[in-house]
Amino acid sequence: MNDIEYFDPRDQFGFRLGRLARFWRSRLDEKMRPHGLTQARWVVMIHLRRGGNGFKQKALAKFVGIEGPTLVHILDNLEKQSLIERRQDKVDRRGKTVHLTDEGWRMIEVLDEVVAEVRSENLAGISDADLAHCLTVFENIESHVNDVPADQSDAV
Amino acid sequence: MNDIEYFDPRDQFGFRLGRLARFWRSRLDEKMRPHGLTQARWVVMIHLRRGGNGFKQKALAKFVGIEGPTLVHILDNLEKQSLIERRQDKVDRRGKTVHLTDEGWRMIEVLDEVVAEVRSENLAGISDADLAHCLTVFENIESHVNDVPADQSDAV
DNA sequence: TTCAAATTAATAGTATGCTAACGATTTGGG
DNA sequence: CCCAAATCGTTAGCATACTATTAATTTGAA
Repeated sequence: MNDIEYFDPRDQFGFRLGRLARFWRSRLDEKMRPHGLTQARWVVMIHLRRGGNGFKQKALAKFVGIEGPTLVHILDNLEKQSLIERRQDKVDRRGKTVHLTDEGWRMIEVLDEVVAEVRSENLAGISDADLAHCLTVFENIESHVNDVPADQSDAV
Repeated sequence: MNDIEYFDPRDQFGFRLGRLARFWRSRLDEKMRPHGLTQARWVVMIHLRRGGNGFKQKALAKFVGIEGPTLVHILDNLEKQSLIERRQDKVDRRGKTVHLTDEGWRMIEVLDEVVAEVRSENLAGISDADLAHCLTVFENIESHVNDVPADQSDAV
């Protein structure tokens, strides 16, 4: 009566996916709060580290998988915290490049430990094979989501 | 260079989970927009149907897996759309019970088709076994997330 | 019985995500 | 060269999610 686990997995997948994503985020936010960061800001910083400093904003947004205006807001906050800085692109004055500050680098090192801890807690007892299997399913679904014919969908 | 799929599945899981949840939601919202609904509102209506009309708000929030204030806002909007109504609980005047209107019932029937279509598109080519496997992993993770000792986590 | 504590829904404030629309700049066709 | 079109970052406005707080009501203990 208080759950819906008697049903077809196809009926449940979307709901469960969203709920787990919220739980995951809230666990990370909770652990990062003492350090003054949130999941979304940390994810942007991680991608900056991975992809190298000096991304143009648009390229960074694509790399992270969010839209431009969402990134703008996150960068505003990270810049207020002096963790990143925006610089005018010398070649194209429309563009700006994004760089981690020294303080940003230090913050990432601190948060690496927090993130590892959260991961090991959340994923305790779950095998690499199980996770890899999930990731494969995720990839397959995303490929459908992206390959949609886009226009014919409204016809129904 | 433009992706992070060379890494340990444990490192990627949270990021991929969140990204897929966003994609899933945006696909549903896109298909529901012509009907004037969104994923979050539809999820609340579905739970109302499943659990029976007349939920108290607090119980409904728990059933859906969201917090009270989040539900308040969603119900405000659904009520504006005349899809649900709030009634004073006769026994406990602090509480209100939530009910689908006739229009709400009709909307659910229409959206059942939309949802089935989105599911079949997103999950095309993915077996029940794969999905069930994912749901089992999700459950295991959620149980960790919920079983956390709560206080000792701040000590690190 | 009466008043403090608990409970319910709502409100305030913040964060994250989106689309649409805008100003500044660059690019390219005539 | 010049002006229309594209591109880049930003702003505005919405939806969804959270925590903390508040107002109204109920409950329970002295």
